[in-house]
Amino acid sequence: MAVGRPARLSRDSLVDAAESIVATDGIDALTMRRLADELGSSPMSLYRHVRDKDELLLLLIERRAAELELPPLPSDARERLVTLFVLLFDSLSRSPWIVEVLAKGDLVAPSLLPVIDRILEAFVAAGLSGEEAGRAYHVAWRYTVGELTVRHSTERHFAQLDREPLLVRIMAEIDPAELPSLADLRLELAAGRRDARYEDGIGAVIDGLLRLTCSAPTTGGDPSA
Amino acid sequence: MAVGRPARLSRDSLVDAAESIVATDGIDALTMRRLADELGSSPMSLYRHVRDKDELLLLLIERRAAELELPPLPSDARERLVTLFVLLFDSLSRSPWIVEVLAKGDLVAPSLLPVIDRILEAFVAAGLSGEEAGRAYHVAWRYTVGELTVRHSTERHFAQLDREPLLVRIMAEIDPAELPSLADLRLELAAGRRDARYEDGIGAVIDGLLRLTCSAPTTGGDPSA
DNA sequence: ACCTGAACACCGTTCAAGT
DNA sequence: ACCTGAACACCGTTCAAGT
Repeated sequence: MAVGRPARLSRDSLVDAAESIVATDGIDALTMRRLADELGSSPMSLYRHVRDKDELLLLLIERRAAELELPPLPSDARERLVTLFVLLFDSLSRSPWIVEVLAKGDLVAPSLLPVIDRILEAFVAAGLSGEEAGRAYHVAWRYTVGELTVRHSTERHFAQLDREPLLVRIMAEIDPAELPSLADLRLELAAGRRDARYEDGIGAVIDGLLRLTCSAPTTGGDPSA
Repeated sequence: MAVGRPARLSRDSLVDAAESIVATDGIDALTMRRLADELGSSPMSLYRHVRDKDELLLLLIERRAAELELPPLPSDARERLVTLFVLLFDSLSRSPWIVEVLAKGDLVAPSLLPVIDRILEAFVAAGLSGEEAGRAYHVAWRYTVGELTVRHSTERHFAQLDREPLLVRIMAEIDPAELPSLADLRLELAAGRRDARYEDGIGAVIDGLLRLTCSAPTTGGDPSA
């Protein structure tokens, strides 16, 4: 195999190898050097096929997104929205390192565009205008990113067992007599309770976004607001 | 000044220096070596006062949070919630690197707890139970984190002028005839339109979260859902 | 064309040694 | 006690050179 010519590198083989490294040892283990080792070549060969490490990560995200399959969708617009966002959320939370890449400044996999289109369609079907649908998508997507970020970060935090538990330190500094009724809640919040379901959250968010098409909220609505 | 004893280091002086580095040259410029230089000492002196670089970042966040001042709050619960979240959002978006730290796994500044308490109070005042208030806070906070993450990342993306604009490449791969009615919207989405106001988004989210206390949404409500 | 070895300019952190 | 120089074990990336 490692003879003269045939052991070629290619964009695809890079991504293949990168994917298996990430699957085995996590995103932190994915370095250009390690990738080159895995492919039996030298770090710089990689730069022939990929401009950057960032481009490699992007390709990795793109492949993950391409695997995403649309299930049969419910006919009710609200349910369709929930289904689509849960799909997105589940797919992304299976590889939480994506959040870090997102936060570092790269975004959008082209393969996600079909899903986004279905979401926009559903918002329109629920009675929003095109522009409103765009804004609504923005809000719901950003909520989703937030969920991914926070869940990932609490996971990381608790995974670092060697480090003195920060949250305990924080809570020790607080006077519990201060606002006693909320003390338990605060603890739960700080502990980042994992049992709150994304599906419920996105449901509430979507309801809020569709509010324009239904009766006024508690506060009594000035429709010009 | 740099004589025998008096040029002491302290936790506070580290954070002072770190803060000014971040203010001048951004978070990427904050390295232990640079910080030591700025303080006229060597990198390892720092480890006497700080366990980690992570701990330093945490201290930095904590200081930022401590600067946050509560303005007079509106009496209406919904408006109070909007005000509080906008306060949080504004304060955090002034130092967007915090998002990266958040995404990397550290979270929660103790100084934010008073604000969180006011938010929980307001949710309760709007008619939610304690547990519901906790869940509602979660959702609204995660939406906020998502907004910060996405805004920060599009900013970074557009700041990298040297790199071939990724979004243009992506859009070139798409057949615009495919779903022509949505083409413009998609472009806007990909460009990460900045003009959508956080205040409107959080308003919609809060409305959705308070929905339980008002009339049923469009879909016609099975209250068991 | 495609690949490489050696090197550059960095990181955070540890260790043994200085005063 | 407090600080330090030199070193360790890494990074991503560039350059000039090999075939």
